[in-house]
Order: sequence, then structure tokens, then C-alpha cells
Amino acid sequence: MAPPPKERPPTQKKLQIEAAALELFARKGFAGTSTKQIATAAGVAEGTIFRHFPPKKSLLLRICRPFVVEVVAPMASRGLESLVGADYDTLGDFLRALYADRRALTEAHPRTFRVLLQEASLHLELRELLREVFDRHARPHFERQFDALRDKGQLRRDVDDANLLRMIMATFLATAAFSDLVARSDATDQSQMLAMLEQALAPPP
Amino acid sequence: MAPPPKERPPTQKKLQIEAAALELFARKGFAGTSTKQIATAAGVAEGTIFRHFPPKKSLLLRICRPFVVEVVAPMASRGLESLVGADYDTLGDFLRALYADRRALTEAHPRTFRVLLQEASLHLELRELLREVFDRHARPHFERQFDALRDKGQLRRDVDDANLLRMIMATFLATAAFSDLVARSDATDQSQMLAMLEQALAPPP
Amino acid sequence: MAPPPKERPPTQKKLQIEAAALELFARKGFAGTSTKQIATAAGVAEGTIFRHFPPKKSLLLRICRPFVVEVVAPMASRGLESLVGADYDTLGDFLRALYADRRALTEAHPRTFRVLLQEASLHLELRELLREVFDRHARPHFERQFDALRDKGQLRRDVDDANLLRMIMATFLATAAFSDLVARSDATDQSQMLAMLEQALAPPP
Amino acid sequence: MAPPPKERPPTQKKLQIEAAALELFARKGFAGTSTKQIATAAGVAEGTIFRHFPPKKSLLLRICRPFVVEVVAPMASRGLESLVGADYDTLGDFLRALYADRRALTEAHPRTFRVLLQEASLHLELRELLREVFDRHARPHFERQFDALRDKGQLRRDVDDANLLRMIMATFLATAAFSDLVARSDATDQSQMLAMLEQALAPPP
DNA sequence: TATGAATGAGTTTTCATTCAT
DNA sequence: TATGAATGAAAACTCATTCAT
Repeated sequence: MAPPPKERPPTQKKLQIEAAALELFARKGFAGTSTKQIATAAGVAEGTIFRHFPPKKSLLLRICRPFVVEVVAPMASRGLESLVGADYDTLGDFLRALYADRRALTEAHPRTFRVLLQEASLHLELRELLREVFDRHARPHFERQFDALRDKGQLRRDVDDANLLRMIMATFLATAAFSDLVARSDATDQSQMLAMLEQALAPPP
Repeated sequence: MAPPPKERPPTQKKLQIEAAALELFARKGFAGTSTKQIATAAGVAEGTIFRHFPPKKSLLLRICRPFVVEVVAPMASRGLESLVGADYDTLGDFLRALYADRRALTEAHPRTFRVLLQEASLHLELRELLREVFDRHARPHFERQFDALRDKGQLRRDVDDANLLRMIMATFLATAAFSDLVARSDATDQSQMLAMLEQALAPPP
Repeated sequence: MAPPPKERPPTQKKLQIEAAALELFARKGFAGTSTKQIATAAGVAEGTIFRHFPPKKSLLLRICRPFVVEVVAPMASRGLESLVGADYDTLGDFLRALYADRRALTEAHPRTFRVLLQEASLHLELRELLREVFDRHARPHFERQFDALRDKGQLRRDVDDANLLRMIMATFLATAAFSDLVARSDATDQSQMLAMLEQALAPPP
Repeated sequence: MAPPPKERPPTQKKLQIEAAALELFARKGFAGTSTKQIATAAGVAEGTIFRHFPPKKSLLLRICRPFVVEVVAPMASRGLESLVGADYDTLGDFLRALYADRRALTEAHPRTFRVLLQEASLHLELRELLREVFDRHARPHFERQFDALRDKGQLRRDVDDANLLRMIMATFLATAAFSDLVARSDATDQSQMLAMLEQALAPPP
């Protein structure tokens, strides 16, 4: 048997390139960032970028893919099978656990999050990646969890799964996105959003 | 007295340029659209674009500004002083009226909406425009309405105005944005979103 | 007999265009000045320039030609036949009279003078104009004057007419040109230059 | 210790670009020469010009600066400390030595000289460069030499240093400049100009 | 692996000029 | 006479990418 192909560890320069590209894509957009700017910011020669990431777009994907996998799929999170596998007695428990986990990721990678948000609507590859990872790794678990919570009377029955998801994602996104655009969101803001969201999803009285 | 400067009506070609730019910006982003593409799509010479919109970015602003003014400011909407001035007996009434109005605008100008969404995070001018128009024309009326609804026991008191606004905007944006990205949202979806939103904002039992 | 073609007096706008072009040509050069800039500075529409001066270069010639004729040819100066026709007893008298006259002209039209200086080396038409006017109207009178002064023992005999002219022109030009470039030249400077020039041209002791 | 930044030797193509630009600037002026023309004449791609000289104006400065330093500053000339350091017994010796040296330089780089002459009045950077180099490297030595010559009774005392300089420069420039513009100047012309200049600067009888 | 010179196609923008009004 | 919209060509400059070293 042939030995497994050696996954060489990424070079120092390669990592510098990724970091610089991330920073610039977040600030000025993918199309608004030139490879020269990336090279300068990364402290490498322009040619080096193309040694590692031909063509330019592969750099965008290289930056986004791991993040998408990690942030979109609850399964992918390290040791978080618990999150999804677990049974939650109340809707609030579920939402808070979910939020804490997602929030940790977007806070750990705020620029990646921003790049993804900005570029998703312009690049088919990103949208397909998002949908594929979500449908495969996230949606089934959400639906299972929704069913369980409905059985416990914790979740309203008059709203489709898709709209529940949309409401959850919108609230999460809003908390994250508007925190850049409008104002910093602190712990108080976050718990208020969660309280509203919980009530939104709870069965009507 | 100096005669007032003659505001010449916009040329036919100028309108064609705006229309073509809107279409292309929405599809491929501002930075991803060249002025040559715009010229071709508009059926004019490239030089004509810069006669009317020097530099390129002013074309983006020309497209976005009227929309921002109209869509962000409830006051600005034609004949909608009623919306803001009126007293609503229930939270649901207010939300439905607000939604119907905003929705009408974003559905009337879906591409402008999309351009604004895509470019706002990349262009300081757009963010400042948004904030300025919102702070001037929208925020005060929302806060007045919130106060009135709280007095009637229709609105929860444990959430800040800013977070209420964020929740509302997130829900509206989600309904609009995901309808492009993820799936068409129909009347059922919309009423479900509104039902959730109403419950989210209602005072806790 | 057909009536002589009516020389319409130049329009107000035409004069504004000439004035604006002169100013801009002097500051930024002919090639560095656009017709749009001229139009703006003149307060006319761009098309108006081409009604009066098609093509652009004719504007340069329109500005330079009258000046060349007036300043290069002592004959042309109003009432200055005296200058050239007169007999001067001393070299100094001749130089001072010549200088006073030329200086008056370049000081009256400093920007035209500058434009001519700047553009002469780039435009064949200007050089030909200069040479033609000079050879026709100036050179003969200078040579006649030189002869007269040599007869009176006022002018050195060991230097060709061409080099005498060059020395005179260089000194005059230097006084004028360096006054812009290096420092303002006042009356003292001018009389010192004239003193040096007189001594330069005088017969060696 | 940080290694000294490696000054890479100029590329072959870079030198070709400089040479082509010099040729074209001299013939058609800076503003009248397009980068495309330079690229064609140099046999390189247009982009290559901007690799080495962004923006275009830096190419003009790159051409002029070394020349200015060399030609304006007597000190800078190789081995010419003698020129400035030396004592001259007569004014004529000084002028001839000075002229021979400057003339050698302008004849070695006639096109650079022409470009400088043409563009100095249009580009502030060039004027500042000229003045700075002159004030720093030339003026003090001239003034020292003037003093020495005055002590020897070789130089007139009734004319300011500034005007002496102006007279010298004007005569030199005239010999050089008019040789392009008007006619070739040969050895006879040059010695006649020097004779006149010597007499101009000598103390009056 | 890393470099940076080189490129050709493309970018935004400016230009002198024309023309219908 | 005067305008300014319109243009096609060309301007300066940028781009992603290739390649010899």
C-alpha cells in the first residue's frame, strides 16, 4: 500500500497570506482587494500567493470553507454532539446552549464571519457550500430537536420548521451583524434578544 | 435676484445608465461591475457614464440614496404620516402596518434593496447615510410608538428600545433577505414571521 | 465692389475664453490644460470654445501671435519707429531705450510671455512664427543700428551680429524669466543688468 | 542588526524605459508623451512602466534629478573640487573653466537638459529641486569665488551676487538654449560669448 | 519554496470634438 | 451665438497571473 499522501503543514508564509487576505477581504471586500495588497500586508512576494492559492478565488474559499463547516454544522463543533444529541427540557435551555456555542465561534472569527456574509450573495460556490453543509449537518438535527421540543409543549406548532429556523438565524445574525453596524452588543443585549426569541418561539398562550 | 439654477430633467440616457447599473450591481456587486459593462448594458458610450456620474461611486450613491430615504424613514413614505402618527390599539396592528409598508417598498425595488444590503458594509458613505436618515427620520417615531404601546400594556418593558428595533429589523430583513438567498417566502411565511415577532415583543405572561 | 468683410468685434464670451486659456496655459502648459478646464474657468459651455477656436491649438496661436508680432518686432510697437529709426549717440542709450520698450510689453503680458517661452520648443508653428517675424521686422533694424553704433566706436567689432543679438536677448530674457523662477527683479536689478550688458557689448579697452 | 535593504541593480527594461522616456519627453514634452508611446519605444509592456515608475511623473523626476545634481552643483562634478576650490587669477580663467565644465555636461546630456528647461516652469517639484540643489551646493561656492575675484580687482563691485549669477547663467543658457532653438553655436560663438561675459563682469574702467 | 520582474487585458477616467437644440 | 449631451479614442493606471531565477 502506498503511504498516505503527506499533508505538509502549512508554511509560515502561507498562514501570513491567509491572515492578511482575511483582514483585507473583511474590510474592502473580495473584489475590492488586490493580490498586491494582500502580498504587501502579508509581507510576501506577489508570486508567493499564487504558489499557494491559484487562482485568487481559491483564497476566498480556503478562508470560508473551514468556518462554514464549523459554524453552520452543530455536529462539526468539537465535542458538541452533546449539544445536538442532548435533550433539552425547555426551549430556553436549547436556545441558550445553541447561542452560546454559535456566538463563541463568530466571536472567535468575526472577520471570517463578515467575509462570508458579504460574499455569499456574489459567489455561487459559497452559497452552495452553505446550503450543502447546512442541509447535511445542521437541518436534520434542528428538526429532530424541534420535534422533541414540540412533544414537550415547549415549541409552537403553528410555524413551519423553515420559518422557525429563519427566525432563529435572523435573530442570531442580527445580534452579530448589527453589533458591527449599529452598536456594540453586550451581555444585556444578548440576553434580551434571547428572551424575545424564546417568547417568539414558545407556543402562544 | 439670481435666477434659481435650472435643474434640467434627467436625460433618457442618464436613466438608462442608472437602470443598467442597478441591474448589474445587484447581480455582480459594485466592485465586480465595470463601467464598460454598464455602458454596454445601457446602450451608451462609456464616456457618457462619467458625464453624469463622476466618479463611478457616485453612481452607487445615486442609486441608493433615494431608496434609503424612502425605505428607512417612515415619515418619508407618501401619505404614511398615518402610519406613524396613528395610534395602534395592539402591537399586532402596529407590526402588520409597518411590515406591509416596508414590504411594499422592498418588493417594489428588490434590486436596490439587494445592492444596499451587499454594499453597506463596504462603503462608509452608505453606512453614514443609513444611520443619519434612520436617526433623523425613523428612530424618534419608533420610540414614540413604543412608549404608546407600552402604556397600553401591549409591549414588553424589559427590553431596550434599541434591542426592540434590532429584533424588528432582523425579522424583516430575514424575511426579505432569505427569500432571495434561501427560498421564496410566501404569504404564509410572512404571517408566521409576524406572529412570532408579535409574541416576541409582547409582554411576558 | 463687395463690401469689405465685416470684422465682427469679438464677443464677450470669446474674450473670456482667451483670458481663461491664457491663464491656464501659463500655469499648467498647453498640453496640460483641458478644454473643459478652460470652459469652466471662462464660464462658458465647452462647445462654445470650439465655435470660436477649432481646434484647440488655434487657441494657442490666437494667444501667441499678436504678442509675438508686437514684442518681437520693434517696428510693430505703436509709435516706436522712433526707437529703431532714431540714432543713438551711445550704446547705453540704445540699450536702455530698447529695454524700456520690451520690458513694458513683457510686463504688460507676463503670462503670454510665459506661454510663448514654454511652448515654443514644442510647437513648430510657434518657432516658425517667431523666426519669420524676427527676420522680417527685427533683425534688419538691429543690424542697421549695430552698424551705426560701430561707426561711432560704441560697439565692439569682434563679435558677430548674431552673437550680439543672442547676448542681448539672453540678458533680457534672464531678467524676465528668472524674475519668476528665482526672485523678483526690481529696478536696481534691471539697471545692474543693463550696466553689465552695456559693458559686455562695448569695445574692449 | 537588520541587513541593509538590498538595492537591486536596475533592470535592463527599466533602463530602456528611462531612455525612451527621455527621448520622447525631449521631443514632445512630458504632457505630450503618453505612457503607451514610451512603452512602444522602449519595447516593453505598458504595465512595466508602472512597475518601475508609479506614477508617470516619477519618471520625469527620475530623469531629471541626477542631472540636476550633477549639472547645477559644481561640487558634485567628479574631480571638480579643483574648479571650485582653486583660486583663479583672472575672471576670464574662472569663466572659461566654469563654462568648459558645464558645457561638457549639457553636451553629454542634451536631451535631459532640454527636458529640464521645458518642464521646470510647469512642475513645482522640479523648481524646488533646482533651487534646493543650487542653494545648497552651488551658491556658496560662487559667492566665495566672487569674493576672491573682487579682492583681486577682477570683478566689478557695483553688482549684487544674485545679478552676477543671473548674468552668468543667462549667458550660458543662451548659448546652450539658442543653439537648439535658433542655430548651432560653434567654437567661435562660444568664445565670443565668453569674451562678452568677461567684459560684462569686469570692473568698469 | 520563494521571489519579483514582466505582461496583456482590463480598469477607471479624461479628452477634444461633434451635433441637435 | 451658445449650449451641454454625447461620443470614441486614448489617457493613466491596476489587475491577476506567469515564469525565469
